[in-house]
Amino acid sequence: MDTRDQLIDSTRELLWERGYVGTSPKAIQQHAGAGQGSMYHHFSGKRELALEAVQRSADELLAAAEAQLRTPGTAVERITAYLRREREVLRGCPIGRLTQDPGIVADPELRAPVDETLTRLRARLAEVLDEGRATGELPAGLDTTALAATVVAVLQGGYVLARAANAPEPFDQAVSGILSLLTAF
Amino acid sequence: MDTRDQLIDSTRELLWERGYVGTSPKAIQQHAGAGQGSMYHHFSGKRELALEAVQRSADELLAAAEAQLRTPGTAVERITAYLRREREVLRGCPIGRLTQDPGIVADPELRAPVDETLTRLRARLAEVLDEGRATGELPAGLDTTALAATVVAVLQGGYVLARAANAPEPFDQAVSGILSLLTAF
DNA sequence: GTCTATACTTGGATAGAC
DNA sequence: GTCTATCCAAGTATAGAC
Repeated sequence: MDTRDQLIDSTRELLWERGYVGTSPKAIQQHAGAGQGSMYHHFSGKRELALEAVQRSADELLAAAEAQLRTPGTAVERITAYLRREREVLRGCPIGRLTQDPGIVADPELRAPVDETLTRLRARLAEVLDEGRATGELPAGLDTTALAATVVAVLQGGYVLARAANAPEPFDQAVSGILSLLTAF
Repeated sequence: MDTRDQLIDSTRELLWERGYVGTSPKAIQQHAGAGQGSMYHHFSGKRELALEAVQRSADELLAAAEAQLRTPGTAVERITAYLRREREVLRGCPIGRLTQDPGIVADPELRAPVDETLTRLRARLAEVLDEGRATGELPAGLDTTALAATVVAVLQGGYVLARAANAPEPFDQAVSGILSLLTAF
């Protein structure tokens, strides 16, 4: 990995851990093992670095979701696989956490990939639910758009609860709760 | 309201909007219309101000929830009232947002009221669900602890989705989704 | 209690040498 | 491409006058 990539990767880590306002250029340089001049040679500054970093994390998140959702099985099985997959719960969601950052939401170009990622994720989950509805696994009248938003919200909110408690249990409980309702059909 | 209270109140507003790492003593002073010396006379610094501010917001959140949950009606009706109540969705949750702040979670004394608030909220919702289960409104086998976590997670995650989209719709969808499942019993 | 002055650190970036 | 020097604003706090 070259210096440029290391800088982006370090930015991703720090954005995940400390957010945009909490991440300084100096911290990025130290994490990447790069000097001041090196960073400003490759990037115009913190913002440009963040743009690349956020985009990469966004792509990765959607790819990871797709890996669970495209497996064989019923709609509920695939959603279960997605919700139950191994996660670093206490670190939170690298994309969702950015929504709490004033430096991100105030900047349309930085917010855009965050918005797009969560919107696409909901759309993809709605597709899976649609398939379940089509096969009769799920009831015909189900509002799949709403339920897809609920599923993503349970994840994002589960992270919030786990971080507050400094323990993963509330996350697991929230997931169990929604799955018990979904498997009741 | 005296100067001391104004400082706490300003801190609450700024913590809500910008988080702990994003809020400077100077910003607090300006928002409160108080001078430097005044602030440091009443408080040892930003951290002490935050301790008081977070505690007040926590108390207020629990009181607001209780206002909806103690109304007459079935369990699902009361939870519906709670979820559907008027909210400043795009501002997010003044307590939940703090879980994304490294300055809060890294400090046990600052994290404690956040943890306690969300834990109590889940416990209170579980009580309401227990009552519904006792009256036969909800099924006997229901895991009320898990479902309470789900309900709070939908709220917290709904805020995340709404802030990402810069629009309240995803929040409303997430709430609709969980309520449609709850009213299916 | 509040004000102003002062101090030191960090944030964020530019300039020019190598 | 990377390094060091430099710069100015902001963050966070202390000191002492009023």
